[in-house]
Amino acid sequence: MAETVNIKRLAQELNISIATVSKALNDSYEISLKTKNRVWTLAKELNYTPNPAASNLRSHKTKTVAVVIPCVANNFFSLSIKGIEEIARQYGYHVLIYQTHENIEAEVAFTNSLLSGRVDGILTSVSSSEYNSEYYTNLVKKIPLVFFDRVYENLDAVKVTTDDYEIAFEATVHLIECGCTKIAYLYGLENLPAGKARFAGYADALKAHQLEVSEQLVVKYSDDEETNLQQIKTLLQVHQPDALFSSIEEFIIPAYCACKELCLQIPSAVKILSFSNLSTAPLLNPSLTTITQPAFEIGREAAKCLFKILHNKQLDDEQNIVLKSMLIKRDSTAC
Amino acid sequence: MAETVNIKRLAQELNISIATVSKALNDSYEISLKTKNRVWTLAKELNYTPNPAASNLRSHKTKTVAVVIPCVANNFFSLSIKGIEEIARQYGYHVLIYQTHENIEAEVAFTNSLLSGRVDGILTSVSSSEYNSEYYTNLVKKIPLVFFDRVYENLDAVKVTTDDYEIAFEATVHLIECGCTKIAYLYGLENLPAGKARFAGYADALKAHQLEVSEQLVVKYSDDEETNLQQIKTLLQVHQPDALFSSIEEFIIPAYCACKELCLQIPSAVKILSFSNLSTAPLLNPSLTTITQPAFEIGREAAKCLFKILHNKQLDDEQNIVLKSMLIKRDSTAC
DNA sequence: TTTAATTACGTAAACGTTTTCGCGTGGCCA
DNA sequence: TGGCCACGCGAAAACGTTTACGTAATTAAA
Repeated sequence: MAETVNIKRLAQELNISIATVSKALNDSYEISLKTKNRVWTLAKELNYTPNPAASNLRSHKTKTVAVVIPCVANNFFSLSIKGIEEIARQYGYHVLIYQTHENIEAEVAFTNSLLSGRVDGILTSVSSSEYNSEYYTNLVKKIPLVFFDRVYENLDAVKVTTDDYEIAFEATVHLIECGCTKIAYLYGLENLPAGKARFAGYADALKAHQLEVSEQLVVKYSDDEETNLQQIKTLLQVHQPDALFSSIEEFIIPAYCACKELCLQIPSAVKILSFSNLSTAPLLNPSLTTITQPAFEIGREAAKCLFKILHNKQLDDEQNIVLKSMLIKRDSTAC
Repeated sequence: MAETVNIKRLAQELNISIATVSKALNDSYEISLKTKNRVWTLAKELNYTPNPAASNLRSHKTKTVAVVIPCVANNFFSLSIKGIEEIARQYGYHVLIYQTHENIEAEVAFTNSLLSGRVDGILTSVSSSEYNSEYYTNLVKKIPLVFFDRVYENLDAVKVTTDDYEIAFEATVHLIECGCTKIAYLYGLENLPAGKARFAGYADALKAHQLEVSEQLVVKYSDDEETNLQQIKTLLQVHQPDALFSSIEEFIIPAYCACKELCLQIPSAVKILSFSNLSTAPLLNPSLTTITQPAFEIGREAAKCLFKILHNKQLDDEQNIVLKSMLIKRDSTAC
């Protein structure tokens, strides 16, 4: 029991070669069923587990994928990881996690460190701080990579996204139909296609209803919580919008706080609507109308794509998978 | 550039042995500074990155730790992971994630699969479904392991926990001081020390104030959301408690929903208080009084302990680190 | 001057697999 | 009987490191 149990040991006990043992363990056609069974039973008996390092070294496969995301402590990403992990488990893969904290240098450093054969593939949702297209153009040539939600476009890589433009359009129309005519926009992810699409959906919906799109009604996201709160308060005081359309979850708390501090009733004085995966949206005061992305499914789909690539399976006709978000109407936008 | 760049290649280009290159890269005292510099500059120039599999195989170190937890899509755990990842990054370690979904078989399967040298150590918060002490008694002999929050006791392993008993006691006293005399308990983690300590704190606080501890005022957690909701509704209807003390975050939504459906005003008819790491607790309707665990710090501390062990540093006098939770009083327990 | 110690580097084995190639056996068909 | 093929297995190299040990040259000690 104290002896380390490896292939050599199994071979000795069974009086066969280590090559045969290895092939038997991998269920090779070269080995007779009889021998396989002998190997399998002894392996189970001795509680043999293959040494992953040796296996990786020789076969250049790690059965491991990396997930590179801004932060795990975010409802969307933690749900995505849950989905990824579930699929990875089915395929027998291991999952490494790397948080960039929206820092592009960290992002590049991590992904570079993964290129030395530590993982077979990468799932990533990129940092919003910068749009470093050249880097990823080169990266996708070196390692299988799937983008989810926060993607780079025009690259030779699979992307899993949501219908940001359409759902933002739909949500804006919802606000307009509730009588809003001066809808402010809380702008996040402005460097990324997702952020741009959301804003475009908002802007186009306004235009389609003969409403003006004004720079003055836009607040851009800052890393600093206090700044966001102050900006929203200023917006509410100076321009008196009748609705806040928040493109990211991080604006919810400052938006609610701002209204509270300015004694603005939601939804009578100002309506609020936000992209969000908060499970407590129905319990907020008042309950929050959300655009909820299928975060769990996004993770699952992205992982499935990656494993298809890793197993050289033909990907479906196109490289983009677009999932549908849901507009869930609640009290914060009640008419 | 197409050539794979490994130690052999560096050695050839510099006309020195691969042993020297390896030692230089590892900053060995055996190598002169002059040679080291030659190696380092060429390594940078050729963008050399060591092959982790080969390194692991030979040195039996992986620079990788595993985190085994019930689920990442939970505020407490995602914050813990954030803390773990931050420390791991500082030490240059990689982080593998495994979700057990409260399934003890998955938990055992995962940890067993980690024993073949895939990781140098494990950080875990165990499943609540069962208390499998024998398994962990053996496990801690085989691999460095640190428990956090959900721990096994009386084992030769480091534990990072919070002051569950004391804070539950304090919270219960808070409810009593608000005039509550019939405080119901929503019981989670009942198989684990944390769950038992929380309940004990609640029960002892009641006794200390000459209040009765009644089985009838206790609802135990079920996997099924609907069941929890129904149980709480029944509890409210039949026994009419004047407060709900929830020992886990998962009870919050059903508790609020139950009160809403039964038209019971919070906090006038019934007060609610819960263990929780929800960032939106202040925005709930009404805002929720919480016992908030320092999840991020727990992750950091647990990781620090593990790395101390891995580097054979002396651990501080004792094996248990106990961090303080915070009782944050809000409207749901307003007097 | 001799001897021991130190410095700087090289040789080669080892880590535990996977995989290519080759070999012997037996069966089949002509 | 001879030739061919399929089958089942083994020998050995390879993956890219780390490391115990050896060695030559230089330095310090006696």
